[in-house]
Amino acid sequence: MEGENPPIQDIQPWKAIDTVYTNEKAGMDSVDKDLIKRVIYEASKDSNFFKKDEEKRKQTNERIARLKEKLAKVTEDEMKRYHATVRDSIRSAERERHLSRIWIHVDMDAFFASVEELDDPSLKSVPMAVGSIGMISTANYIARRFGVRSAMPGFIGKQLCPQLALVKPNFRRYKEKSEETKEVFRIFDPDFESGGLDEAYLDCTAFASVHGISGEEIAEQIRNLVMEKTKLTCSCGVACNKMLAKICSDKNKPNGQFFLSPNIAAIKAFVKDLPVRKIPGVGCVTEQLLNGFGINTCGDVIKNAHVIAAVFTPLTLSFLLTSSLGISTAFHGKKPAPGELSRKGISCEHTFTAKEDENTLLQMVGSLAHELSAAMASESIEGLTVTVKLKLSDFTVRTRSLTLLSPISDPESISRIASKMLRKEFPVKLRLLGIRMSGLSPIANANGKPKGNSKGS
DNA sequence: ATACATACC
DNA sequence: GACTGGTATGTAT
Repeated sequence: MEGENPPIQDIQPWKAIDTVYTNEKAGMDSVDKDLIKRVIYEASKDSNFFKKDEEKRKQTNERIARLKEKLAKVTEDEMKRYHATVRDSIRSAERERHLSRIWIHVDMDAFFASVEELDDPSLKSVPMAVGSIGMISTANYIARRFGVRSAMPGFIGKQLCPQLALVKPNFRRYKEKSEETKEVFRIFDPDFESGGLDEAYLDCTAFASVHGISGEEIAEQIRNLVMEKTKLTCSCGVACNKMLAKICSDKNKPNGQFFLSPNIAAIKAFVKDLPVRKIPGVGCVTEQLLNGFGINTCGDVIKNAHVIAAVFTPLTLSFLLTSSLGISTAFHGKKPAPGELSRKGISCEHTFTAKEDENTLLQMVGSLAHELSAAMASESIEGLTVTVKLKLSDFTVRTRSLTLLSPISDPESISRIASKMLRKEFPVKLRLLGIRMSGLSPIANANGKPKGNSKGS
């Protein structure tokens, strides 16, 4: 032991940094991670973004300290009851375990970047990312070897990899290619659930039994057909529920698949050493909180579930327990009832170089209101609640909302309400303005029928 | 109902 | 110098 030396982070601060984009991702195995962290640290250490990020991390650590105090005050009797709660939760979760369905999660590989490579093959041989100097949405696998990845600003990508080609996103094109993949997905599950432009969940149980083939064989077929149709590769996860399928699709990325055998022993072995961060729904913050209690893997969650029961909400306990047992319930939710809108809100927001001139900001709210109104018109919806979102130049976010007596969708009304709320915040220096409408309902058109977007019959 | 936080792509 | 945009949902009051 070398007790007298200061912790290594004090001399090499970049070792301690762990922003969203320094986390691991497929394609980064052969990278000098230390160098990457150092470059990222040097590039962002003086920025407002970095300061805000550090502040949040500190607050989470304070929250951990408070929760630990709370834990220390729990009596033996109370802890016994938490143990009992956990036993009950596990028992009822196990009753929800279903092994008989075949779910496949399909995830397109580096989707935006791959589409750009398809349209311009010269990009295949160079490090490239789709995005701007401000933000990268996807990097190709060559760029990932330099540590460039999604959710990283382009200027940092450039510092990691000066030859990095930055390509402007073309969402229309991605949508087109996404539609092509959907034609393939429909063959296997006409009711498949889309998870954005580049991924989908398919319940292939019926297809498997009708055609007498296995989930693995279906995944092969999906990958072949997607390639045939789109000339793009994807990866598949095959498992007995959506959550596990999603985790599996990441295992053999890119252009691969992973099958998790639908039996309890295999599932338990699979989740035992799985880091909690792999659970869809556990992000950086929850990971930090759990790690603060020495909980790093799903196995740890089960072992320390009584601690979780003592410091988190029952909902969080049940979510973490069911996830860590490899039983997804939260995931298999609730399609909207017939006639109900699938969408709960609609919004638009823009980031710009920080501004404080009140007239300029009010004018921007006006143009946002027009944009939002147009988007609402194209779906024939109106809304009851207006929310304005402000991001200050120091990255602090504020929201202000107002619920009306009757729904609106016209640009003038939205603008009027949003401006009123913005005015109350003056003086402010903003880097982002946004407006959101919620409490949505369909507008009857001239024929008296709601148009288009209500899901179901 | 409102505000803020977290997560996902 | 420069760190997104859109949607859903959980937590707290």
